[in-house]
Amino acid sequence: MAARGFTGLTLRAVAAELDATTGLLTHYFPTKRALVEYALDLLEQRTLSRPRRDSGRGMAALRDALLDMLPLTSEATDSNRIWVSSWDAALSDPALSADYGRKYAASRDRLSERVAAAQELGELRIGDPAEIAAGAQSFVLGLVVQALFAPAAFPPQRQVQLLDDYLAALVAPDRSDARQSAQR
Amino acid sequence: MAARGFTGLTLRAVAAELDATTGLLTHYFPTKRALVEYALDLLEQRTLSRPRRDSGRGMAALRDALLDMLPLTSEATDSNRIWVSSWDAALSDPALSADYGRKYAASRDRLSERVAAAQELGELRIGDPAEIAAGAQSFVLGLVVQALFAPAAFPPQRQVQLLDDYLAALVAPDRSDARQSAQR
DNA sequence: TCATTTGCATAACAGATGTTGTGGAAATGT
DNA sequence: ACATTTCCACAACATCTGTTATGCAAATGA
Repeated sequence: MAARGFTGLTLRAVAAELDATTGLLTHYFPTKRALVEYALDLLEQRTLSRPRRDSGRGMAALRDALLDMLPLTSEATDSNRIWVSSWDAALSDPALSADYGRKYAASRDRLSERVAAAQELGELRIGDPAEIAAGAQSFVLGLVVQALFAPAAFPPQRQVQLLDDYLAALVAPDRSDARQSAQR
Repeated sequence: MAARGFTGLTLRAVAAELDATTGLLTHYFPTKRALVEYALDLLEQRTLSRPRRDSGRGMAALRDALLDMLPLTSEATDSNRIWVSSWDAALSDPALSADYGRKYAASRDRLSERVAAAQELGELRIGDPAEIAAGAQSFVLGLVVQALFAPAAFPPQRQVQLLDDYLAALVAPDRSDARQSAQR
């Protein structure tokens, strides 16, 4: 289902995948939009509740959260493909679009907490956590897109390397005593 | 046309927009895929050849190139909406997907040149230009996506601010004499 | 001027899609 | 055990999609 994109998410395809018929779907979802919304919520929830890295605190925790967004495994790649595919439908529908805005805002908020925690530990430069979180989210989001379109050019190792370079630059921006906390 | 997404790019819609009929389109394009390819090439070409910022050299030139990718104007927003919408179709089609990989690789190459130039001027930290370009492209790409879904949260001013913060961190990563060349 | 080709509107077609019944089987309650 | 409701398979539907076929008018060339 990650292969045919979001446009290929048809009632009959879903029913076939489920070994059922369209009758079942129409019985549970009044319209297709409801099914789409449910599918997206399910994807988000599943992504949120999957086994996550949680190895440390401060900068390491922030790094873990960002690593969890990258298509480093085939499952994560599939999820991200579906996610990116769904942007088409989302941009066409203002309500869905707003929903996405909220979801990404929530994600930024979660990142902000880790940013603030890293700052308190002195592992991250001072600055508005929300801004730093927005920047980090942008970086990872864009990396996801590039990795999806050119998997050969962005193998997991390079994705991690790019992220670590980004984080290293984030630690000590201007003048600093060069606290170096880049892992791997 | 930027409103209905890429899925809504139907032959009849295009024909209507063109005050013509499907006969014209089938006469010029053997199949719809050909039309899609043409549309995407046209979009890329138009994006590439539109009036661009070119105010300076070195770091300023790099910044200009990145600013040109952001949805800072309504036209740029429309272009980016179409672009992001098209990712759905592209991910479903391996040939299109590879095409996108090439286009983004070309974009990274263009960025790399500016990165190298900025490095030669001593305005940017040492490092593989290709890596720095890939990182910058990721950052901007992700920022585009976030700005499209939450225009209110990412007004042009904030986009520019985030980009400048990113570039500032890029200038002086570890130990440095803090050459500060952030504009605006 | 006439024959031939080109350019495209119009219509028809097959396939797919979301949606809406209809009917029957299973579950549920009494 | 029976009545009633829930659940869903199946089929029909109207609509929209890309594609193909037909035909006519304008352009083109001799």
